[in-house]
Amino acid sequence: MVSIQDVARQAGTSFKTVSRVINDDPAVREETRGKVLKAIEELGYRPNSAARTMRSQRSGVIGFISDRVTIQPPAGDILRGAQQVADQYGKVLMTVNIDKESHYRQRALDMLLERRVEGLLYASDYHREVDVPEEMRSVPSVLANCFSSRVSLPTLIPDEEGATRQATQLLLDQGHRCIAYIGLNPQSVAAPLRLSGFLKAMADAGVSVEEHLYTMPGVAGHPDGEEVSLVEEAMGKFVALDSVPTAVVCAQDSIAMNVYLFLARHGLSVGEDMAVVSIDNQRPICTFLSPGLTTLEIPHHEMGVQAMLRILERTGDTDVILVPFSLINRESHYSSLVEV
Amino acid sequence: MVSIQDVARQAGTSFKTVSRVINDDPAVREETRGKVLKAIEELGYRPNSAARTMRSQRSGVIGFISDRVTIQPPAGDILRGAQQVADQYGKVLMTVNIDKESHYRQRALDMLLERRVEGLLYASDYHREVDVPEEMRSVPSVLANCFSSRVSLPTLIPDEEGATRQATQLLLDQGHRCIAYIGLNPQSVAAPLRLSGFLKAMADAGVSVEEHLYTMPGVAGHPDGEEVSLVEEAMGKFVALDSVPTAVVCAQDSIAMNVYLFLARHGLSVGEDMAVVSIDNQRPICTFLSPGLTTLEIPHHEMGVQAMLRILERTGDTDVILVPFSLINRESHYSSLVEV
DNA sequence: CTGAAAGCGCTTACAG
DNA sequence: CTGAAAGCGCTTACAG
Repeated sequence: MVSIQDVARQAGTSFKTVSRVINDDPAVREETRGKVLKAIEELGYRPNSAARTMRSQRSGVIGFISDRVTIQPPAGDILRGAQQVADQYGKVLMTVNIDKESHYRQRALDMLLERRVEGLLYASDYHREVDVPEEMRSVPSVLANCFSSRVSLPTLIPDEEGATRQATQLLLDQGHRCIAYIGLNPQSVAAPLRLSGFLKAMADAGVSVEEHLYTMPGVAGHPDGEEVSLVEEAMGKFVALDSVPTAVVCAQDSIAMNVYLFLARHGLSVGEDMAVVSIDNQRPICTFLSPGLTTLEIPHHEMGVQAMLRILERTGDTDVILVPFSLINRESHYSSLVEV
Repeated sequence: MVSIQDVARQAGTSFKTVSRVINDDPAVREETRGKVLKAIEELGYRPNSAARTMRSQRSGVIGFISDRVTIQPPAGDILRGAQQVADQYGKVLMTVNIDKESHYRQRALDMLLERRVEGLLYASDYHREVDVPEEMRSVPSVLANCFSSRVSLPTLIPDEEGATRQATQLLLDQGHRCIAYIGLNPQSVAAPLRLSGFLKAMADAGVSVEEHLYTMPGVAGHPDGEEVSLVEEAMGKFVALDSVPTAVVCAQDSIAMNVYLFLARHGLSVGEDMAVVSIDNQRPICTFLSPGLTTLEIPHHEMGVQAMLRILERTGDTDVILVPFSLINRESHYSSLVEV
């Protein structure tokens, strides 16, 4: 491969001058710079980042440990957000995907540390507790979409409670009072938080809800179960009530999809006979449903952005920051049953 | 940071011996090895990969250029497949996500080449033509899920035609003769191929199809349009025919989802009144529908595996290889309308 | 504005 | 089985 020396020879300067040109050092005469640039072009020279790293002791890379982020679709936005910020700071991301087994996690970490990463971002595919190695603390590290109770690290997680609270409030504001809720399997971290947001919004509005709660017994918070025909059961229960709900809050978009199917089978229309609001903004479900699903988007991108900022700005106190969801307004939250 | 020299001092050997231990050189006495390992442990030593790369002239990294692969969910499987193979060969992947703009593509490529990657895998989120820089040819490079007519490179793309052919055959084998097809926007690369697979299977079976074709006018091959209420139009046309189709082949899962909704609204059942087979195996749609959607999975994982193998084994002739889809059997392809 | 020297932390190639 | 020397391709710190 062609080196700085070859370029210097070709340009008729010392190799140090070439180094200056590469590093945009202003202290180079325009004429000299021109000659060097020409030589670089002719030779197809490309700086060797290993040599730079070794000498400067700065790798310029941030490690991104993806705990199934790129497998579980929407969580990939964490990566996008992180990369955008890294770009702006002139850093590059080195992404490693790991699987469940801690064996891989350790290997990934070793590899990144051997590459002298200047920071570490650990992101999970869905909101949950993770078991991260203590060694992460040897460089500025941040957790995104997950948390650790054992190793204390700056942490960004989605504001689950705020999401359902806002979803419910949207329906209350439209005049709905009889609102049902279909929740997640209580084993997921998000389940009690999302339920609580619904309950608090209803309580604040002074509306009782006992009959209108349904928690999925078999569906993991992780949107991958096959058990969502249980939505059938929930909706069946709701429409058999004396006062049929005029709206339903779904704790995830795949539930909403099955609500659409249930209503279709019963000759009812979403956005007319029943208002639907959901959580996730999971593609392609939400974009392909008709009427469009009004939903609260998990702030994956924003978590990625903020996590990377904390790494690069070293604002790494070990706080846990709740990142708000954002409302994606489509049409499913309308209803002809209530006065607006 | 602690170096090989520090370890040598602590272990009472020369640094060269430490190097041997790190590199699993068998020519080290067990006792010596033990001392060195102990020193490594005590000092928390970690080899510096930049130094290794510089001296050995081998970076051990393969560049993975992800053209929105991690954004478009299922395509992330290309990355997983590639990473599995790279792992086995002791290589690590350096992943860069790029956006539409060629500006980013060039930056990503420069960065990877400066890091002296030993190979390059360019993967796209959906099957399409891409415009890759000529410089990719300076290292062993492969295209996955995309192709370039300008730069000739080994290429792995999904066998679109084979997929619809197999889907259609599945229905024919069950006795269906009146089979409808809802296709993609003809602008996508996959559209004519998928259509052709359907037509060929039908022709081979000697069945005519004129009335039973429908091509989405507005929906891109990229599953992201909002226009899928057009499925409504297609299905409306089909059920109004003199001989209503007993089965429908959908060119993508999101179309199938809307077929489910249409049938539900018309009091018809998937898997009973109409058989449905689709293409994609796109989560979460296919797992959350009831009955489960029988579909042909795009071989993302397999393309990643094979692409990486071609890079590492240097079997890089510039062939274009068609990778077959795999049939995911669920229940939607059954029907009570035909004899089995 | 330009250059000569030293050295980052390893591996290579050669001795012993 | 172990070691001393050279050098990978740059940047740093110092001179001029």
